[in-house]
Amino acid sequence: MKITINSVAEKAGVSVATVSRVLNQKEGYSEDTRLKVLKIMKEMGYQPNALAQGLAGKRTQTIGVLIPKLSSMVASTILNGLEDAAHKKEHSVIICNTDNDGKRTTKYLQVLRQRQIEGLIIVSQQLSEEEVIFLKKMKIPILLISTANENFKHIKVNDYAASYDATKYLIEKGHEKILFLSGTKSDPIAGLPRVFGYQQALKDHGFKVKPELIIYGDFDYESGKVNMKRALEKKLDFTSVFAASDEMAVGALNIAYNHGLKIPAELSIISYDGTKLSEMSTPPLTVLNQPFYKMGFDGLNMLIDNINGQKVVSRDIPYSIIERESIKRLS
Amino acid sequence: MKITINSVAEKAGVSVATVSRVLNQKEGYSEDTRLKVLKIMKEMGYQPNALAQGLAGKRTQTIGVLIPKLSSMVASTILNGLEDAAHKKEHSVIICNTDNDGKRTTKYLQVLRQRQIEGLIIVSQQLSEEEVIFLKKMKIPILLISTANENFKHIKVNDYAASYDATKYLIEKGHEKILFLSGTKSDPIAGLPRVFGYQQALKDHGFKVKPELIIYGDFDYESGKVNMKRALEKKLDFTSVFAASDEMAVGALNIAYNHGLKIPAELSIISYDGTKLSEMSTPPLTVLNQPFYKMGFDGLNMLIDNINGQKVVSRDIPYSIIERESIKRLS
DNA sequence: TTGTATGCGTTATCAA
DNA sequence: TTGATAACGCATACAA
Repeated sequence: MKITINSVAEKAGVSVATVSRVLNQKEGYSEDTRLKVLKIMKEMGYQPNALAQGLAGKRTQTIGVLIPKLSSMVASTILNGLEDAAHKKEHSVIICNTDNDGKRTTKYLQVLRQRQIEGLIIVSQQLSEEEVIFLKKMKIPILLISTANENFKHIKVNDYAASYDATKYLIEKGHEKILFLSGTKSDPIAGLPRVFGYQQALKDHGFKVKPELIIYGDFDYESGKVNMKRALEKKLDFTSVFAASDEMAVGALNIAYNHGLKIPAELSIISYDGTKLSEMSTPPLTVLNQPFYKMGFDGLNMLIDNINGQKVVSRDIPYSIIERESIKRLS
Repeated sequence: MKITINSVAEKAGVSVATVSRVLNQKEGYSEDTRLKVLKIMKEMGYQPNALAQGLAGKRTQTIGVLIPKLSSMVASTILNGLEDAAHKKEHSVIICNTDNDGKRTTKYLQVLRQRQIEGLIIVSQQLSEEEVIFLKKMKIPILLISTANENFKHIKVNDYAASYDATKYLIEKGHEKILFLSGTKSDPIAGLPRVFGYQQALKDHGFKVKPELIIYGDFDYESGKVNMKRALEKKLDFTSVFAASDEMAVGALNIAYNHGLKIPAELSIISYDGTKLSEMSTPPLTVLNQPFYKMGFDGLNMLIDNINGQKVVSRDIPYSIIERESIKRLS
């Protein structure tokens, strides 16, 4: 026997309307009936059916999250913030690991639509033309985290500025020969801007940008290793490396170590991201820290504000440099 | 104007029943009407309302996932497998980060119940008495991943056996003085069994278990550092360390490095978990690998089988030792 | 092969 | 302060 609002009403000797009222704390009943209904609800262990509530016009309090590469520290930290915020706001989160696959993304978008999500969060993923069109047609609030698109609002760090400052930090430590282990060259959000920031900082301090010191990878550990190895084999001239992700930094570290290079004595490294990985590295990495948890947390709150009719604006969230032990000051 | 099964039916000049039939690929319509309805649905961009479908008796295809500490490599890898499997089976996943908090867990359980989930997966979390009672009352299939409880089925590796084999591996490499960096002592699932496995392997090979070589931590990086440091300061006598988690292993590695110990030349390390962290370490860690992704993937499939009426049995999933570069054979 | 009508559990409107 | 009752969008048993 299912226990519904009907059975509660019956047992309490009132109408379903009344039960619904006390359930939703609307007005229109005496203290007496309130207590009575509440008591019966508790006795019977009543739980409202969210599907029915949603159908009947109540908010579904569901938000969808599109995320490529679920199993990375960056993604899971953002997700953590996202989920914490959602929980505090009494919302549920349906996660969708798109795997950076267009087909899969499309499929998910449909599913989420069917499930009547009230808002959508897209994490670190670039949007194609068709996706943008589809998203717009969904007519629900959308917020991007750690990525950007002219059609939607976002929360992210300013990659260009962050990269500029990381480079500047290195320069102020006396480094001018900086090997830049870049991420994906074709990535207009997390790829190129970091390269530009690096280049501009060099120029602004009167140093020449040497193209051979910029090597493109894909943000992953392996590419950090491969490119570091290449740089070493080519005997490129550099005293420090700036890696565009923690994973790449750790990969570079591994190669450097195997070449007998002491960090930071013989080579300095600054990383970009600030996941737990950069802390757990040996030595711990000085890093341009992105507040991933906060991005997730704040991002979800921005989305909910938007759902509630408030206007939200794109936000560049502050980054910071966390000084650890991978950089040596050159005199 | 909302686009529902009604508007589709109207535009197609058929009844909602017919539309519903072709939508669900039941029988009872001519090829002609099928094509016509399908065409209209496409034209209008119709998407069925999952809430209504669920209310009307159809499966909700929703499964809940309880997980403590969302932002760890272990959790996110399991989640990844979970999500991939769910997607293939056309199910959606609602994730709940319990933070190992009883109150929060209870709250989530209620929410999930209200959302009419068809099944529940609990990852790496111990269950209290009350939780077990509540869970049983939910009367839905439940599956535990990487944890266990007599009341429910699970999928996990056999911690005792795995730890035994990892220790044995070390012994076969000539190590008998093995420092065991344990996880939480009070953890009956992932804590103690690993200690027992370690002890038994030693005994079975004719070596004495030295209590001072077992130090309890909490699986985290910091505890790996702290306990390794303690062991070194006490000048305990050991040629290798067996850490009960990747994070602890990496923490120990950090301390060892700072003490000038070469790995594996002067000290061997074997880790337990096999997350990406163990690969990215310098040197890469030989590790007792748990197939987290597969646990998630297979676990979700087991749950769905169970939902579909099949009986499932608890499963000990095979582990393996991945040999990398952190162990030196003692002659 | 197709349509009508009822129910799913809840909210909301309108009376009483 | 309450209670009928009509939606909500869909599936389905029953008719036709």
